[in-house]
Amino acid sequence: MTPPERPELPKTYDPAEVEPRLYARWLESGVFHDEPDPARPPFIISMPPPNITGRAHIGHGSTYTPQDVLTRYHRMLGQNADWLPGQDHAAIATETVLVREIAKEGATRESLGRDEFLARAWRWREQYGGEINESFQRLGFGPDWDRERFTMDTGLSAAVTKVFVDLYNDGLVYRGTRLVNWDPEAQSTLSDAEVEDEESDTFLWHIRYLAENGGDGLVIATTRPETYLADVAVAVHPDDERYRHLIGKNVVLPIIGRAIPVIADDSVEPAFGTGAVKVTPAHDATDYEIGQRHHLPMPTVIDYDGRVAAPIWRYDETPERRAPIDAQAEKMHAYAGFDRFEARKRIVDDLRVTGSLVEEKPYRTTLPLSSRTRAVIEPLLSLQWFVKMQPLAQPAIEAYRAGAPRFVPERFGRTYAAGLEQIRDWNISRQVWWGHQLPVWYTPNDDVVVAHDEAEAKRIARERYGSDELRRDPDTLDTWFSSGLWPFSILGWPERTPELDHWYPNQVMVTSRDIIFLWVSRMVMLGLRFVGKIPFETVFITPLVFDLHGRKMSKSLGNAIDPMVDLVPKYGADGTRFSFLRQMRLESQELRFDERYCDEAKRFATKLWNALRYTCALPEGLPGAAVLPPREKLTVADKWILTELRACAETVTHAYDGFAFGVAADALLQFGWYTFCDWYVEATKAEGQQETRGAVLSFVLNTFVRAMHPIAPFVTEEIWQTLPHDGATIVTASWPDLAEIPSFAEDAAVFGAVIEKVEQLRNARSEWAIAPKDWMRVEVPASLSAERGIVESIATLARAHVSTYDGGDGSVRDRILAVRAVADSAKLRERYTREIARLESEVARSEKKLANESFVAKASPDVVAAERAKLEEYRRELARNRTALDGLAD
RNA sequence: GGGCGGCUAGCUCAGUGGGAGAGCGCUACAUUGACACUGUAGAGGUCAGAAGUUCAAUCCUUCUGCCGCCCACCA
Repeated sequence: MTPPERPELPKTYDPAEVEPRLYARWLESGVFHDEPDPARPPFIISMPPPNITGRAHIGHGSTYTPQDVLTRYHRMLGQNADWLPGQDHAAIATETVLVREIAKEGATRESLGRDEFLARAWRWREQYGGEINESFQRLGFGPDWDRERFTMDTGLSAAVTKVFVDLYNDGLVYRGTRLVNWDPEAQSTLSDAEVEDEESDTFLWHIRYLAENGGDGLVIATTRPETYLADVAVAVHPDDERYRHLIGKNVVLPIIGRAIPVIADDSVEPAFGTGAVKVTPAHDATDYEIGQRHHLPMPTVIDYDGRVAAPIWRYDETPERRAPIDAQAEKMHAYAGFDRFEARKRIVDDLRVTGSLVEEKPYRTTLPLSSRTRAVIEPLLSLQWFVKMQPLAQPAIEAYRAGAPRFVPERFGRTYAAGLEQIRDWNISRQVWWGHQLPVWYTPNDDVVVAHDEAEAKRIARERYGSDELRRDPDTLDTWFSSGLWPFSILGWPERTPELDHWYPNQVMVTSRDIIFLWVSRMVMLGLRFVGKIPFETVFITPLVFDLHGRKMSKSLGNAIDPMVDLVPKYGADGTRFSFLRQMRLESQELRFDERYCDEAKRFATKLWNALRYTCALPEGLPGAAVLPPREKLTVADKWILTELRACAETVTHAYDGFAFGVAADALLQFGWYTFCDWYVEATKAEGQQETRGAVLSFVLNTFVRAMHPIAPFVTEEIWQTLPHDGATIVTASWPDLAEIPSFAEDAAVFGAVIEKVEQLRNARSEWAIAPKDWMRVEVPASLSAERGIVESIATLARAHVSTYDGGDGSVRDRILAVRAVADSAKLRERYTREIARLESEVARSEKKLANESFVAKASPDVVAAERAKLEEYRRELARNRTALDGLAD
């Protein structure tokens, strides 16, 4: 029979050609879109909105790929699955980049003006937002693009305003002067989470403050001598004998001569430094707390530019408390106007000259750096807007104790809970322009009006203050304020939409551990308060990506991998995705990215592609989709591969259900490459396989690529489309149904014995230096020829000429293991002798174990039974080898 | 100072209370009805160290040592 004409399939699989073509088709057919459908269980993931400051980076690979996998998997399960995409305006991050950009034209934010600057920001968003989406599409991510949102969309902005106004009316948003993190370069406050610690070499300066009454006073130790200008006290531990006599007395600041009290405070560690701490409440968090406890004045001496200034006062400081420090202002002017680090040098020099500097000890400390600009953060007192967190955190803590949300891995829940328990008020006002402007207006008398819009603000102002003359607060909100609303704002909240009804709460949130507290906890708190439910059932935490040596990837270290440049073009999106998932292990919190996995994955795709070519080129052709031959026609090899396929599908299903993506990828690779290609495909080349192999190959490949599709969407689609199939695209094909994959434990074990024997024969071939092209000779027990397909399989797989010998009884397995290679007797003698020695030692080990009374008595019965079975097997094997050895001609 | 994770072959990592595994790299051979982006075979490990629990520990417990991360007010 002439095989039907088939188009020639290319020899290698080319992701660069296939991937864009298939993605375009998916987009066109709208497979990623769904509508809320109460008839199907929802499976919803809100995509953590990427910043608009660049394209996809390595972190997106590890965090977003699992989201795509989960969504595709649940869609194939027939659920109402939707992955909701969007982007974050990333207030400070974007503004910082933008300011640098316009600086190249010699412009500044102020020279452009607010309107023009914001117009530029929107243009930036258009351009780079599009770039991110392109990267995501190249990676094969399939979110519901029709539902894309941006944190500054009209709807989302309305949600932001409503939340701010409601929280204000409930007394949870307030304005106050507090110590905040000031970034002198970005010219804005930062949240605690945007501050990073970095080790740095400096000095611990020991400075003597003389007693006011002329005594020696004491020596303080500080890393920030320049702030001594704003010292208001020296603190010592109440139990510290060295300083007890000074408590309540005054000491005098060198050079400027101002007297300040010595106070006792438990927070002072007597063993550190000199045990005496200068207290500068306006420039240090600890000092601020001491200042509050002791009701100390809080003068500021470093201004918003990071320069020393004559004292700036907290707006609410009384004139009486200002007086003693104002009197010193003139002497302080010697340092005024200098940058804080320059002022430090001058002050240390002057202290040395005047003999006040006692010691200068090299010291390693941690500097707070802005994660945006890398500038050293200046803690300073400032009038800002805050959210009172305690009342928001409490319900979240209680929910967590009741088990929601569930964290995977579980231990990250403790990180989350610990964060909630020690939560501090959240500074939400930023001095950048790009963001949601505070819905706050002030009257000429600085009365505060909070309203949804200007009209409402004016109305309130007229009612309350008799005039509607208002100026709007220029500040904007912390970017996390809007992203904290993400899972419900994108579903249309505060409107009650079908999406909100059926898709909230989401099923899973996937993110990395560095933003558990920064983002996850805020979504929970705000979701609980405004929608009444925690926004997601499960939080899956992905590992952070490091380089091969465990270092963080960074451009400055030169070890950063850009997936869009370094991976996708070389290995394809499938290879890149597969490698990320392969390296993800549930309990691991770090992923040392190893490009070798990408290479392996790419070769895997080619391997599968060639298995497809083989299948499609069978001379007898292929039957229709998913039609298996009747069971009685299946060969042992067929039954074995179907059994293995089912085990693989089962493993992969469980793995996806449990977020164990590495396990799923391992199982797919193992089955696809080794089990299927190396053994089954080879086995179909044997005599006797022709009748069933087309159907089985087609069925197995079809089922297998569906199980692999969520991980490697492109190559699986391409293979599926080439095979006989039902339906338009694998994206909406059904997940492999275990019940439809037959399993044959006994026959599969028989083929297992074939594999075992073939490996032994190949090993012998190698030892005897029989070239692979040459056929070796084996003898099989005559009775084995009656078993359909066994001898032919062995002959093909071992590449051997077969003859028979009399004898061989027992099970099929025993007879398979009794197959023997033919070689000259010296070689065989050597081989049998070695094998006998090995088996003897195994038998001895096993016998010794079973002779151990406590083992037999105490080990579980099935373990003992298994050991006995093993021993029996060894003995039979040993006997076979001895017989073979005895039978050798001398 | 607390907490967490890791330590298994040269490299990157799986894994299991009962005979140590994969990929890459290395060695040898090979162009076999798809695949050299391939196949076959091989070398390579006191499973970080010590103690304990157990009939049995690479796996469980404790301690120690490194490596990394997170949190915290040591100026």
